[in-house]
Amino acid sequence: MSPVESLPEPWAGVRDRFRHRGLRWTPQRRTVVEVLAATDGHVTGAELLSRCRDRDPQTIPSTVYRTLDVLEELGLVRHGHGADGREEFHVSPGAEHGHLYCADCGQTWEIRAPQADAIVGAFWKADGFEVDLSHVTVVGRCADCAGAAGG
Amino acid sequence: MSPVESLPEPWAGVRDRFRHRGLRWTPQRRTVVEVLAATDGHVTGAELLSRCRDRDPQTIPSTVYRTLDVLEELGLVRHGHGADGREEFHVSPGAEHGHLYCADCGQTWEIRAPQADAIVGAFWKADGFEVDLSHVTVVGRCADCAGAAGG
DNA sequence: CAGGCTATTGCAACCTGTTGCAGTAGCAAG
DNA sequence: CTTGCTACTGCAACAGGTTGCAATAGCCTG
Repeated sequence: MSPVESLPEPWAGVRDRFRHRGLRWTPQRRTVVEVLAATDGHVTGAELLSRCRDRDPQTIPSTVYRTLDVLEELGLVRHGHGADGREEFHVSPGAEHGHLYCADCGQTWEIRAPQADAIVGAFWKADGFEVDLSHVTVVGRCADCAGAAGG
Repeated sequence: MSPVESLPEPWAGVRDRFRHRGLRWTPQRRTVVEVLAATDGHVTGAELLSRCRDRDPQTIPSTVYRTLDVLEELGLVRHGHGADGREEFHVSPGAEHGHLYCADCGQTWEIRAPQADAIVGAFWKADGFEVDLSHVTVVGRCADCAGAAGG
């Protein structure tokens, strides 16, 4: 389907980036990378694991999670935590962004630039704190649910 | 040590609040409440469980977590998630607040009013979204670590 | 004080991740 | 192609939480 050589965008040269760092390119890592390349946006750890198992039923959890750690060091994915604290991975770090989660209806949205800037700016100006936006999940109640519940 | 009747501040009338709602006051719940009354600030779920076990070695995890759910419905505690996604409970909801966590040095701070307002305000104005601040943990790098690492 | 309704408990199994360790297998060098 | 270093893998056990279910026990009523 998608041989390593023809992986899209940021994934094209992964194999070599691994090797240059003294890391090894294994079938298991290839599976994880292929799954990620076929994913856009977000995935939970569990979902990712399950997709890897679709390709290779032998896939072991610890291997997947450890591979994700390595990919994060290389800057190819970033992890955050959903509203329930579960891990969530962001693919294509191009647009770093956080999430907004409605505790009532369960919908999620990406945090848009103006609000993102408000957050990052507030902490930067006041504390010199550099916010890692991709790690942020803001929980609350969306306009629709607030209206329905008669906030 | 601390008979139910003499529990401090918001805990004094818990027993009756339970009963009015058709909920039951059990020894297990009493243990959890007593532990919470002796706690200020934050606790992780695991820490809470362990303190309950100090009082009653028979304490079962699911009972503690379910009791916490009930107490949250009553507004006596609120839960959020630490930087690693683990549960964290805030006691005395008086001052609802989120947390700032430095991924480098592991320190945490409470989010202060100006930044809190910036966050809440940004989402409220733009989206009509009501942020649950107590559920927010903002991860990033504090000024000291950013300086040390040479930004 | 006894009886009955049903909210809770305790248990056991499961879910998402993490960790230590011994054996396996990439990969670079010869 | 063989060798050897050591980065990975797979496993098994653990940690923090959650869930379904049968049995227990609060609490209201008479």
